Amino acid sequence: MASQKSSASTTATVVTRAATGAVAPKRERGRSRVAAILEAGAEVFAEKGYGGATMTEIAARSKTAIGSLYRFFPTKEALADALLTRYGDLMTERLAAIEARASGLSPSQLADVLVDFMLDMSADRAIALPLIEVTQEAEEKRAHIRGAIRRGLASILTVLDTGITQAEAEGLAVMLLYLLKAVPQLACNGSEVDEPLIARIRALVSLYLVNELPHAQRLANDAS
Amino acid sequence: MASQKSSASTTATVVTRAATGAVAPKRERGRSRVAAILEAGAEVFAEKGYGGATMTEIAARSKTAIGSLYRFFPTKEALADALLTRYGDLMTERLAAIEARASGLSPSQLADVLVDFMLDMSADRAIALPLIEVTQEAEEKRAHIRGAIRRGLASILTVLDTGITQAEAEGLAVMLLYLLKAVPQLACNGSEVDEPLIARIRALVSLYLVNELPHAQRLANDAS
Amino acid sequence: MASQKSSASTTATVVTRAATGAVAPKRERGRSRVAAILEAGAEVFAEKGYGGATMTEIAARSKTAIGSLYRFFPTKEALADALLTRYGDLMTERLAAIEARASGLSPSQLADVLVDFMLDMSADRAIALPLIEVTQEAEEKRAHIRGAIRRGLASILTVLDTGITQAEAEGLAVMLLYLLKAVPQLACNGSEVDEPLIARIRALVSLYLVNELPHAQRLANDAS
Amino acid sequence: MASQKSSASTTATVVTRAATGAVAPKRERGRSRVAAILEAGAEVFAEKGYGGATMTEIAARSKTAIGSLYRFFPTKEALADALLTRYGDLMTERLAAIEARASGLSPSQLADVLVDFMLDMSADRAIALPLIEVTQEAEEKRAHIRGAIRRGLASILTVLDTGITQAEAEGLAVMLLYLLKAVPQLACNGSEVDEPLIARIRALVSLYLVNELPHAQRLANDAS
DNA sequence: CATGAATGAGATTTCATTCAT
DNA sequence: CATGAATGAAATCTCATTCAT
Repeated sequence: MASQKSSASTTATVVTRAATGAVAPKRERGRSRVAAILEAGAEVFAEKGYGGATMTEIAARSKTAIGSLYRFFPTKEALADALLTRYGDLMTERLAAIEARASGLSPSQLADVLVDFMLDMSADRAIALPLIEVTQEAEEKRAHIRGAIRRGLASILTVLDTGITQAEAEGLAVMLLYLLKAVPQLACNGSEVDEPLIARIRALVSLYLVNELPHAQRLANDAS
Repeated sequence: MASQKSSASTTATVVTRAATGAVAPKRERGRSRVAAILEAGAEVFAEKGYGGATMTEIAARSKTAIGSLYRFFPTKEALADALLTRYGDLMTERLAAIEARASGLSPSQLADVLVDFMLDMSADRAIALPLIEVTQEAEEKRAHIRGAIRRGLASILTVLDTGITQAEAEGLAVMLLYLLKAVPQLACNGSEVDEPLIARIRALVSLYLVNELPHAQRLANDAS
Repeated sequence: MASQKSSASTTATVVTRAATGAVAPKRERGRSRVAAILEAGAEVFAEKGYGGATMTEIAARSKTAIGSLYRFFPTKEALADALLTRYGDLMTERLAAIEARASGLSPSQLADVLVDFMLDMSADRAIALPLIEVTQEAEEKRAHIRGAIRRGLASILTVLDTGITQAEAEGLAVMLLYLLKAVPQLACNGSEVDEPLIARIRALVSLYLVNELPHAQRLANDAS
Repeated sequence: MASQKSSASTTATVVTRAATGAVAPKRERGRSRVAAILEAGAEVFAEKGYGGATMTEIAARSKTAIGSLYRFFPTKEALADALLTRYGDLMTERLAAIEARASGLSPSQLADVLVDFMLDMSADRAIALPLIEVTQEAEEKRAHIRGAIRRGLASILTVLDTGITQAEAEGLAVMLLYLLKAVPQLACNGSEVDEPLIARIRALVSLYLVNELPHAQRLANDAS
């Protein structure tokens, strides 16, 4: 049923299952199958929450036999975990990319970059995951991911040459992260992006950065 | 998680309280029973999400017999709905109260008032509810509540005499509401309040209001 | 469905569920329901073994809804465990009864009593249980039950006034127990008892006791 | 534990080896593969019972791909059946060997020989198999094997020149077989042999034979 | 009316068996 | 032929809801 052989799944490679108990597919087909499952899982979890999501629906939506689903993810929790991990990896990776080209940016330029980054991520449906209620162990993983993202954001702030210390940067990052979360939550009502709202968020993020970063005023002027 | 053995019970006819299906208890005992159920329901929904919560646990946590629980809330959805309604009512009511004494406040004073208000509300655990996944109909109710709150916030902004129009105020309110939501989410890690973080949020809300409200600068000076 | 209210279940009272996780039924109906489940469980486990038995079949055979079955025995293992416990209790109890009236018996009379006792027990279908493969924990419980039965048998041997020590008696009991197990296994092919075979077993048990018990010869003569 | 997706495969046609369905491997590699599977099968069936054993585990334990396992034994039942057959063949064969050199033995010598024989067999783990629950058809095969063994034992008893008839011998054999079964069951707690217990069994078997065989006393004296 | 045992639809999970590679 | 991924029927188990007591 359905070929979907090659294609897809550039990101699926990153997924660390390891200790999760999930199985690594050997053949090409398996890899795209896993990608489809993760995709469907993200969707269903996002729509129904962890408790409301059913493995049956995820299987159906990814056109996977229930048995195959369980071959790759031996537990509902394992699937949620994999999704969480994938989300964390994705975020970390992209934040690192941003950091690499952040050095010359003005605060408001950075604000734009970050908001765009979140818009990108919200295309990835996995973003809904952070909302999911789960087991003890998953909560720890989520805390870990949040920490990683916060550190990533903080690193970006320090390379901006605003004289900010790592500690201060991490303090800022908490709020900044929260502001950025607004992007997928507020912007994506239904399917289309609410441009005016996005503009507002850009302004707010920019305002926040300019206001909180030492030397930011100067930098802002330089950049203009 | 699913509907079982539904067959439009004969008792459901007795049901009142809007279209919710929740029964209004006449005796004192009944009222406190309902309060306990709502309390427990808020807790459990917050902890486990809608799908993960079980009527049995809610009954146990509120020391109510499962049969009695179903007397007051003939459906899990009815209970969630009642909780949502209560939350909406509470918010509207308190926002009205704030509006009543808002006229003379400076933007930063208003920021403080609003943040305090959210801290108050987060004591009410029902706040977690807005996050939960539910049926179509519940989504509409949630949208409705969000709208009401937004309008309430907007009203407060207009009485501030900053020359802002209702339409502009509603635009601001969207972001403002989002910022305020940070309070329960970020402030209440575990049981104690993270004061420095609260201070940060106060500053940000204040910054946002001062920056976005016309004449705000002047007002801010006046108030100082 | 089906009344089976009072009646039955004189033995069901003995069943210790406690740590098992099984629930104690409060009403009369529940008690007979539990008895029916244990009955069916013993049958099905005996026929198909632990792995081959299905909760669904046990539910069907005891005319219990699957949900009710799981209310009383939250796990297949819990049911097996309860059955095992019941079996152990029954054996211990009856062995104690035999011990109480054993003092004056000759070895061959004792042999008859013990064989009759096993014939009685084999009416109870639970006897098949000792054959069941199960989890680690269940193996321990089985060892424990075996030990209790062995000690019970040993006690009976010591009250016979044959000058045997407790230690020697326990040694004998191992073989004796094994010999007695032959009764349900060999005697009950299908539904009717194979009398000649029973006679053989009686003879063998008697032979064994007379031969192994010191002073037995004298006692045997006395009794004749 | 149940039959799934059965549909009289086309490959099943190739099957030979009695009605079992097991395929006779032609190459050397195939033969050792089959041996490994039988070995693993005996182990797993013994540990978990028929219902609890999984083809996957048997495959893993014999380091065989699941597909290959199914090439040799097209059904779980076929594997159990083959194991049963092997066990029957082994027993019959060895009993015949014992019969060949039994003619001059005294009853107690025979007892020793038989107990040693069972100790040997218990090294073969397949002995656990007779205990397992299976299909109707397998039960018949088991009855058949039991019969063969009983007749084998009876034959041995008749060559002993004790004047016993074949009919009487078969009667004795039932109990004798049962006594002998004690050897693997009681002797092999864990991995080491419980010597004192073995001695007890030897004594009991000897006692039984001496007592039941006509002329046995004389023979016993002759042999001493 | 309160209670909690009973119910069964449906969710999660397992495993014998098949078949593309 | 060997391999192991894929399949789905059936098993275990959960929980919203009902209803006898």
